[in-house]
Amino acid sequence: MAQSNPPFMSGVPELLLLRLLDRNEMYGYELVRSIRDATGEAITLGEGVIYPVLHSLERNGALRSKRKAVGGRTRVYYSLTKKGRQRLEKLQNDWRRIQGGIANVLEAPGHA
Amino acid sequence: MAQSNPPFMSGVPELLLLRLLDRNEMYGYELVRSIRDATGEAITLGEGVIYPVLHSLERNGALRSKRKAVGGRTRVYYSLTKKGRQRLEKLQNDWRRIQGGIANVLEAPGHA
DNA sequence: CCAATATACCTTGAACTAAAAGGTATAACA
DNA sequence: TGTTATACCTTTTAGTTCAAGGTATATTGG
Repeated sequence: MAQSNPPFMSGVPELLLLRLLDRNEMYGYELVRSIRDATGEAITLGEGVIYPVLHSLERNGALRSKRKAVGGRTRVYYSLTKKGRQRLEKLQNDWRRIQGGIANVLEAPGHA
Repeated sequence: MAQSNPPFMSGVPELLLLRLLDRNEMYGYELVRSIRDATGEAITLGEGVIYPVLHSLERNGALRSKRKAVGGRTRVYYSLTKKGRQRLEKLQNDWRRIQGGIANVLEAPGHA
């Protein structure tokens, strides 16, 4: 059986993506650059990460998409559903918790 | 060849462990509880994570170990070398960078 | 005008990490 | 005396990310 929990720090790509889409609807290719820029190059997620996450979030009803033709090319714009906003909130809490846990260790009063 | 960079957010187990050992020397089994406690249960790393990391850090010269017999059982205490302290500093900077990048996205001024 | 680059979508395969479980052995507790 | 806790460790499985490949249209530059 061996049912395994996800690694303790996953869900960050999903979090970033949901947070950005909550502000403005965007398409995949745009998100790749947007994440790189918004994190000051600290995090770069390739298309191989972004597209699968978008698809799985849409399947789960957290995102809705609409296609737009822009100058001959097709863009698929994504935006949050109510479920997506709930998911965002949950991931945000998860993140704060682990971020806080790590901060506890790093910022604990200096050497004995 | 396909040589691959480590995932953007790895190195956290190593960071926590180095930070704790920089304060007090400890043994593996103790570190497992210590990480769980110090992070307020936000992060629990099992022995299957801790021991391999300890061994690889020792192989790389970041940790030194000494065995102590305590009441019939043997404990292997680890402490940082100079190289370990440098490694700690690097990981701490890496972490701050990605943590900051994520904070930028999360705390960016609200909806348009 | 034609080649290279950028935009835009997507998938597959390899690499890496962490989780779960298994394995040994001693000591303490009930 | 058997179960739980301490203490070490490894192996297997699962999950995530990375790198690269694959298609197609538009734009830029030589």
